[in-house]
Amino acid sequence: MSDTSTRRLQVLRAIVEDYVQTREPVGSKALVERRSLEVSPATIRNDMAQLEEEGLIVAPHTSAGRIPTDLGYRLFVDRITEVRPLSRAERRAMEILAETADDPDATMEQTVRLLAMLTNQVAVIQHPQHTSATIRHVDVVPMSAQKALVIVILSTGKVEQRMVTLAETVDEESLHRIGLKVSEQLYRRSASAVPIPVDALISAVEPALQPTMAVIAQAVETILESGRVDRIIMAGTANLAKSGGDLGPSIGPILEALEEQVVLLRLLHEMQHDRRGLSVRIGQETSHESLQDTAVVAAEYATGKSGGNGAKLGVVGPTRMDYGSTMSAVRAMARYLSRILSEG
Amino acid sequence: MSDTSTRRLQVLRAIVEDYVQTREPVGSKALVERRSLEVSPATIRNDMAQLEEEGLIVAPHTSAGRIPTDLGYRLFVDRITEVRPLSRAERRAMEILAETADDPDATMEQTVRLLAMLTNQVAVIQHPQHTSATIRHVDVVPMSAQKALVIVILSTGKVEQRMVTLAETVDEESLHRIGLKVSEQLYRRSASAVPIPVDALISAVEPALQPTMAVIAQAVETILESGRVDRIIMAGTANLAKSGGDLGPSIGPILEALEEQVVLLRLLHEMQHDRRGLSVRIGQETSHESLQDTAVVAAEYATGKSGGNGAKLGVVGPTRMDYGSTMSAVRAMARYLSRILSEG
DNA sequence: ATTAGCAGTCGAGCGTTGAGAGTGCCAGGA
DNA sequence: TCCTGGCACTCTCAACGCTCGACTGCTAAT
Repeated sequence: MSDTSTRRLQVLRAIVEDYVQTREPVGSKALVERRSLEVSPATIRNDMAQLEEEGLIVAPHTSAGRIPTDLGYRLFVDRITEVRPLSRAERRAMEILAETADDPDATMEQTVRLLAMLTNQVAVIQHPQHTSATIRHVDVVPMSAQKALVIVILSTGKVEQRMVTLAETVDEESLHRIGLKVSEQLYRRSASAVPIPVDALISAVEPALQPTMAVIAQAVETILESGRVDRIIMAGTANLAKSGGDLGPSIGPILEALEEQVVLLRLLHEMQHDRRGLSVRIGQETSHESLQDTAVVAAEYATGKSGGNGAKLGVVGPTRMDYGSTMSAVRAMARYLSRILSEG
Repeated sequence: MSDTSTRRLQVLRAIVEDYVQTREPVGSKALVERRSLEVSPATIRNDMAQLEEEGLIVAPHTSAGRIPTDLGYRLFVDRITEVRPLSRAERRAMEILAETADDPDATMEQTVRLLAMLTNQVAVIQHPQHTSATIRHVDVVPMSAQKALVIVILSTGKVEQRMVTLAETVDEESLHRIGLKVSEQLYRRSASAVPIPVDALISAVEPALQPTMAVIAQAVETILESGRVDRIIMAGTANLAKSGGDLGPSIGPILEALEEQVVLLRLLHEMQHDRRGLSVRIGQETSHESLQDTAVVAAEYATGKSGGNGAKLGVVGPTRMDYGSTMSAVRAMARYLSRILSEG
């Protein structure tokens, strides 16, 4: 019994691996040949029938081999495949990345590009939220008579900005003073501590400047608030098309869904990483129509010294992907990025 | 003679317009019916033969109608089509954009998104270079024992940052003082004025801080230098796929070329706008293999009060596109954006 | 310069056919 | 109870041949 059920798993494994490699439905005969199993095709056929009954594989049509279902891939990912170690070249690429780390934004961008290259798929990365950041400096720069730019610099190196419209013309010097006041009062305050003490800020300046200060304090709050909104950057969309008709004509909707960051953000948010630090959504598990034929592999990375607050990176590709190497690339990337960001 | 040659132009016009609309080669008979011309199909056939000889149209195969060649589109764009005025809804969308202008980066992003929506094509926009900007403020923030972040704020509201590695541990206070010194010395200096007076900066601080100042001054220079490097942001890639098999299986390479910003940047750079303020590259005119089946419509926008320095925005779509409305959308967008950016 | 008519060409669509691949099932053997 | 060999069956895919329809190009007449 254990004997026959482990063989069934092996059969599933073989089907997934062969199908991923050849993109063609795999039949019983081909299977025993390629895998040099100790049993006859007929036996495999029985196993296949069983697997099909369990919903792990299907036959596209009567006289074709079987291909894995989403459930089949799921089982494969959960219980069968091992996460492959990275190749020498892959490690090297990541080290180069670590060495050239410039500023947080550039690092993100390089990371996502590299991940796309390594996996030959679309890579995505979630911008870290401000949770663990503190406020470092606030500056106010006049842009025109009625407009000014409020700039908030966080301890993580992230810089946020926002244009405000002032009620009245204020001279540059005064704006600068306001900036200093705000800096002073908010320095080292957690960026996620909203609301900020607007009243205290207002009363810290002379009456004539108070309306202006009100506008600016409001802007700062808005900036901090918006820091909680996730954003995604993405690379390697060309790989979607290259993946060879695998996704058929559906790549349009997929691109749309990806540009619609909301969808992906929700999905990433829902994903809980398993003991391996990874999480995978396959096919319908994405619970999104246009992502039916895709799978998402994601991992969390730590965004600062204080440990992870839950920003994620990952790839999205066809369900028919090499899960082993994809998962390892994603995991390794997450680790490296964590290291880079926390080491500074 | 003028009579017959103007009719030939009308025939070309009709072919282009019909083909753009129906995506099917257009024949002589269909043409006279749809256009209710005063002549017989046979006459049209003669004209078509002539147009074909001039290389303006081709027949995909013997028993099919004609489709325009790149040359045909070119003539159409140059001499025939009129730039269509925008619809009420389109104008409205742009006004909303103007009202919600936040900071330069966000405005760019919204602009490119809107343009993609309006044209149903891939929209691209070139980040303005720093040419007309001046330096507003420089800040140095310690990140870890050996690392610090150098932040440069420009008069345009653009904020650039770069991580540097210090030779030795420097306390926060000193770094801050260095930042102030740099700010002071470079204030109002043109961002494109490189190199900066590094020596003067170094000798402006006490000897103990001079090595650190050297590193930081170097970083500032690098930042300003990199401000001359163009960057592109892009939206609506999904429209490539949606454009309906028009581009066939070539959308992979196209996406690649677009992600490879260099290609597009070179192209945009080469393009000179005509009297209408627009410039168009069609098919092989892009002189890039993978863009063979695409056309690029671009316009320059002014990036500050001081008038345009040459940043561009535009769309890329299939050669078989509605040039009239695309051109008008691009031009209108460029004007609106210029207004937004210069009004502040 | 235009037109009508005619012959010729070629692709798209469709049903047929044959080959190949793969299955399901049954009956016999360990 | 599990495995195996064999056989009949099903279904896709590619190739083929066919017709139909849509155009064109040409010529002769107006």
